[in-house]
Amino acid sequence: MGRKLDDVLEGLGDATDLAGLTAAVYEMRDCYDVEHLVYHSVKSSGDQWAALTYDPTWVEDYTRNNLQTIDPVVLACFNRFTPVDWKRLDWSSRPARALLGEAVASGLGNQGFSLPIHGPSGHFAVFTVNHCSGDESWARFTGAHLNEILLAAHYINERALLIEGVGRGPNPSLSPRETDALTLLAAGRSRAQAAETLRISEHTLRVYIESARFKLGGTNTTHAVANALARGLICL
Amino acid sequence: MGRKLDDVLEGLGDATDLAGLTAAVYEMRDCYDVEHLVYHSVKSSGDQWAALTYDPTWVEDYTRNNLQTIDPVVLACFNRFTPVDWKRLDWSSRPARALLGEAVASGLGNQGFSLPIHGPSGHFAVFTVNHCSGDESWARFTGAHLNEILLAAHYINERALLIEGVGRGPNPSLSPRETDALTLLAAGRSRAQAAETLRISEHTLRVYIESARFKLGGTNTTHAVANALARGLICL
DNA sequence: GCGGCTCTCCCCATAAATGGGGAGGGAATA
DNA sequence: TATTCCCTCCCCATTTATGGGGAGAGCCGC
Repeated sequence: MGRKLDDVLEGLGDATDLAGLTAAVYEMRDCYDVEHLVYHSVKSSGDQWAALTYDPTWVEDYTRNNLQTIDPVVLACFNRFTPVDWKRLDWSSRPARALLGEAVASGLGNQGFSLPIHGPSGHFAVFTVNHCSGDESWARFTGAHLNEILLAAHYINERALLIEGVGRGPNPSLSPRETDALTLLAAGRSRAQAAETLRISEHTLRVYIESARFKLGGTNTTHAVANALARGLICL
Repeated sequence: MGRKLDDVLEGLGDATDLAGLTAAVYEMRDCYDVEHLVYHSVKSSGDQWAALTYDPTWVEDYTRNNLQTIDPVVLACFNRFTPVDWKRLDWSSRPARALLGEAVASGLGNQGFSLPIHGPSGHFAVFTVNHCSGDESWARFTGAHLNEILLAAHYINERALLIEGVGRGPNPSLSPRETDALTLLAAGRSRAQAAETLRISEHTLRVYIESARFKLGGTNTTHAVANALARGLICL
């Protein structure tokens, strides 16, 4: 493993908040001598936050207009596991072109690639490397450093999850029947169907749902199922 | 990067099916000189498949009894982003102890760690390294090779997704309002409450739920919410 | 400019889920 | 042994969700 990565990871160890993470991102940018680095955590609920080296004006603009909802980079990463080269994306739509134009005007380089990062419970983030150079030297750069950057993105996300406190408190333990009930409901069965599948009366099934809902602190069945799913207590 | 990883990645390039992937896993096991390696993809439908070096009898037993639903390793990985050392898990429950006993009886080593791998659309897999050794030498091994194995897991999953074709079936795209609706329902609101929050009529909200349900192929609201959650289209 | 999609609103009737009771037997645990 | 869960069953009435219609306005891409 290269010395560069080690340096970055060392700097990362001190990061206990967004400022620390940002510092680590800046340090990493200098290590690799690229224009910009971005760790961008996107929640589907619309919230987002980032540790990055972009111009604050651009960030403010991006945030205010919720540009992540039309950003081809974010959208592509959301459906992928493998890195995305910006050049290979579809920038033909009107809002995408506008986005690109504003980005370049704000000091972004012409080259970029982004790594999708998927976490538990639907957590999603993008790690982006941006630079200004010719296609050839850019290809050389990505070829030489992709693995290190992959690892760096992993560790930065690890740190980010720690800071964000994504790891929730301890999960309540569901009884087997409760798990069965919620699993079937999550799979689309109605209460009657689920009861039939489990060969118990619908009344009994209701008791399981109720107690599971109580344990999970859900206000209704859908809430309880969503909670159980997000906590990994059941899986589809 | 070490030669070991390069060897593995080279072998991986030829893998176009499960057999090829399994061959690569065997090759990697020999490279690192450990007892067992496992790539275990747990599909959201409950189906699962794996490329591994375990005893087929044990695999058959595991599969038949759906042991992944009680396997502390799988359950822990599902909620985490960081590697999981088996020794740190809670094996106190009866089924977990039984699982562990059977596993050891089937030739698994006493040491193991597993890497969670989260992909798009709620895809989830576990990459496990298993070995039989003392705590100290095991710690040395993990310290020395964690990064390489992290990368190897990444590339194996990349290959697995390619073979499975998971990456190509993109999620149905929900409209912003549909996302809002499902998010609020997942958070426990009733339709009336959600409509009030969004400042639209409940009738309108229903239309969003309906169309989202249709896009997601859900039989009812709970199913649709569970699907959206599992695919990462919404998050709690 | 047209077609497609999104967003918004409304009607009807029926099916389903919810809330809150009670009760007995069995298994595991402390 | 006593206690604490878990599993199973049933009653009531009420609220809520569902299924299947229709309709107009606005935005965007081709």
